[in-house]
Formats: sequence, structure tokens, C-alpha cells
Amino acid sequence: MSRASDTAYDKIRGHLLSGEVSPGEQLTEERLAEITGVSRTPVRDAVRRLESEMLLVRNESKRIFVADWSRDDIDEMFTLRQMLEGHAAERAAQRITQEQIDHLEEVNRELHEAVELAEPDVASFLNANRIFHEIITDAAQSPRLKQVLAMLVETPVVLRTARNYSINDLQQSARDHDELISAFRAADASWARAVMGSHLRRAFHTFADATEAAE
Amino acid sequence: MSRASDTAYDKIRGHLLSGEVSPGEQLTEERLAEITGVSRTPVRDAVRRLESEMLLVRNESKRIFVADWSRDDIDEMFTLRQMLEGHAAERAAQRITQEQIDHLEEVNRELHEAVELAEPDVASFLNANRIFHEIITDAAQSPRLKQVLAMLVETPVVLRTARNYSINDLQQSARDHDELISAFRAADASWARAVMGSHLRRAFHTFADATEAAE
DNA sequence: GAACCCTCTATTGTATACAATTTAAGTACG
DNA sequence: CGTACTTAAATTGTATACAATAGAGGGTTC
Repeated sequence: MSRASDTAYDKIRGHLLSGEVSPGEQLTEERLAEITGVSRTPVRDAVRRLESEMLLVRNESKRIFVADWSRDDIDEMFTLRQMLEGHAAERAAQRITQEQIDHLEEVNRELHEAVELAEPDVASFLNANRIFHEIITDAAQSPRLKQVLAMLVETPVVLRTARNYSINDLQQSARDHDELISAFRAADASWARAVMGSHLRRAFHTFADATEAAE
Repeated sequence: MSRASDTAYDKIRGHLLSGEVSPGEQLTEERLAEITGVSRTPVRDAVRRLESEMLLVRNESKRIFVADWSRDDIDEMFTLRQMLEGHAAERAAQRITQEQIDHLEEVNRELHEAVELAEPDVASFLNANRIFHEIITDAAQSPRLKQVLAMLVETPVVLRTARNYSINDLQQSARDHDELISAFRAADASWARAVMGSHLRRAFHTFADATEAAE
């Protein structure tokens, strides 16, 4: 994508993830154009992308709204990621390079540091976590799988809930990553898939627990 | 989508599936606008959709090309569909209505008729097959899953190869559908998933055999 | 004749005006 | 009152002109 189109995407996405707008709220192309400082044309491109990520939805007459995510929606999203990232891990175990394993270790070192503080640095954790999963997706060497997974990104509610994750949960997540790296080193596709599966399923329950606690 | 945008999508898609254009061939927005009879704006929307279906690809400088599919790409596509449609069948088994089962039977009757002729009507077969799978995806009641599966549609090469499928393969496909309907009637999610899995995996080998035979 | 630079052309990206459609608001009529 | 009809406003869709960028070709220099 191009410059204006990308900045529009980034700004709108930031807006949606920050929680400045509420689920169900209507947005118009014009208003988004004002916010982002570009014209409606690149805004429309950005909106299309955000629709495919389901951060925005349209009603029957094409008007744009901030998506609302039920607990079941999020459950289903994690289930799909579990299938697809499990498959990605399996493929990656057979294709990953030494350089990529080194990169995984480096990123996971940062992730460990972020969660072993007295007060965990959740923003750093989320960032390192995202990069870690991206490296695996790339190592799977399937453009189609990569494109499909791009639609299943973190949702605003999951990102905001992450602030309430317990230190234990965050550290378990880091240990899952350690084990994934072991599976990749052993080039054991089945192991990699299994670890990725439990990693993502646990992530859903961590989210669900944190949500209940907040209520 | 809107009128001009939809007609552009349909016409370009038809063009790509018909085989009038060859893999790797460059297309320009302007030329597509001429073909479709609308301006570049809706053409750009249509191209975005076809990119997400990977019928079109862009090079590093954003120029548009007809996608080229290797055998491995198609293998991977069927594998992803197997996972996701298997999941869809599982969910559908727990949610499908009597009306939807009736609809599946009606569509599959047409499919049977198309493949039990002396000279099978492949176009009717493909159409009924597509509708059959769509009903199941709808019955799964997961908007996200539906959106993801929309990216994994038939490819030009698979559609063109279908002309070479043997009568046996086509009839086995119809029998798979019969068994899926049985699984839905029994509301047996595990059975539905298993049948869908073997159905799609066999479909890949049918394609692969037909391709080899043609060479 | 090969490497580099320059210009011209082809192609995609952006802004904007206008068209089409949908929602909202009034207003008349029962 | 409320219901239906009419008109106005809001919103998205489309066309088009222009801007930005990438690619191709051609010429110059060594």
C-alpha cells in the first residue's frame, strides 16, 4: 500500500485499538478523512482492510461501524488461530532457518525481560509476542496462510484486557515460546503444532479469566 | 459492494477463470476499466478483492499480474480448506436447521443428475458443488470463518481441470455429499468433520491426477 | 560495447466534484 | 394522534483530472 493509504490505516487502527471509540459507534468516511488528514480515497482503502480484519463492520446499507465482539466471537477467533497457527508451526518446523531461530530467541529474550519485572511491561510483551508469531508465519513459507492469518489479528478488547493478565500467565506464555523454539530446533513438526495449540488455547482462557475478573 | 464495483469484479473474475489471460500476464487498471466498462475507481475495489482471493498478485512496485499457481500452492490451498471447512462442518452439524438440510438435499439431487448423464455436465456439477459448500458455511454460523473461507475459492486451474475429471470421481464426490447429509441428520459433528476432510483431500488428488493425465 | 544518467512514458495513487442511495425530518391528511 | 408522503440532509459510490512513482529507452562517455 501507498503512503496516504498506509497512514490512514495506521491512524484509524490506532484509534480503534485505543478505545477512544466504542463498539457499535458509527463512523463516516468523511470524518475518518479529517482524523487521518488524507482524502476519502485512501480512507476507503484503509476501511476495506479494517473490514477484512473485522475491526470495522458495515450495516445493510454500507454504513461503517466500530465492530462489537462477543465472547463467542473471540472464542471462535482463537479457535481459528489455533488451527491455522498450529499448521503454520508444523510447516515452520520443517522449513525454519538457523537465522530465524536466532531471531525467535532474541525476540523471546525481550519478551522474558518484559514479564520478569516487578511491574510487567505489557506493551513490550504484546509487541514481542506479535513479532514472535510473525516470524513463525514467515517461516511456514505459505503466502496464502500468511494472508489468511493477517485477517485474524488481535482485537481491541483482547489488547485492552492484556493489562489485567497476571504475571503468571505472562510468564507461562514466555515458557510456551521457549518450548516452541525447542520444537523448531528438533525440527519436530508434531511437537510444534501441539505446543502452539495449547499456547493459543490457554491464551483464550487467560483472556476470558481477565475479562470475568474485570466484571 | 455496489453495482459498478460488483460488475467489475464479476467480469474480471470471469475473464481470469475463462483462461483468456495467462498466468504471469500483466494487467492495468485502465485496461480492466475498458473491459468492464466502468471507471478505474470501482475497478480498484474489484482488484483488491481479487488480490485477497489471490487470483491477482502485485509485484514490488504495485503492478498487477495474473496469479500463477504451482502444484504446491494448490496442495496448500486444499489443506487450508480441509482444516477450515472441516471445522465448518463440525459447527454446522450442531447448528444446521431442517430447512438447510432440505436445501442441501435439493442441491445434491441436481448434482447427482449432472454426473449421472452419459456425458457429465461439469458446469452444473461445479455450480451445485459450490452452493452445497456455501450452505454448510452458512450453517456454521461464524461470520469470521465465512470471511476467511471466501479467500480460499476455486482457482482458475482447478476449474479448468474439472473438465477432465472421470465420471467415477464426480460420482464419488456426490456420494461424499450424501454422507455429509447423513452426518448432519445425525447431528454428529465428528463424523461431519471427518467426511469433509476426506472429501476435500480426495478432491485434491482428483485434481492432481487430472493434471498429470493432461500432461 | 558497457555502464551510467537523463528524459519520456506507463502505471498506480490521491483529491475532488458530482451522482446515487439511504436515513431523517417535516408536513399534510386521515 | 398517527400514518403516509415529500422533501432535505447525510452518506457512500463513481468518474475524472492531476500527482507521484516506477520502468523503458536512448544517448553520452569512457
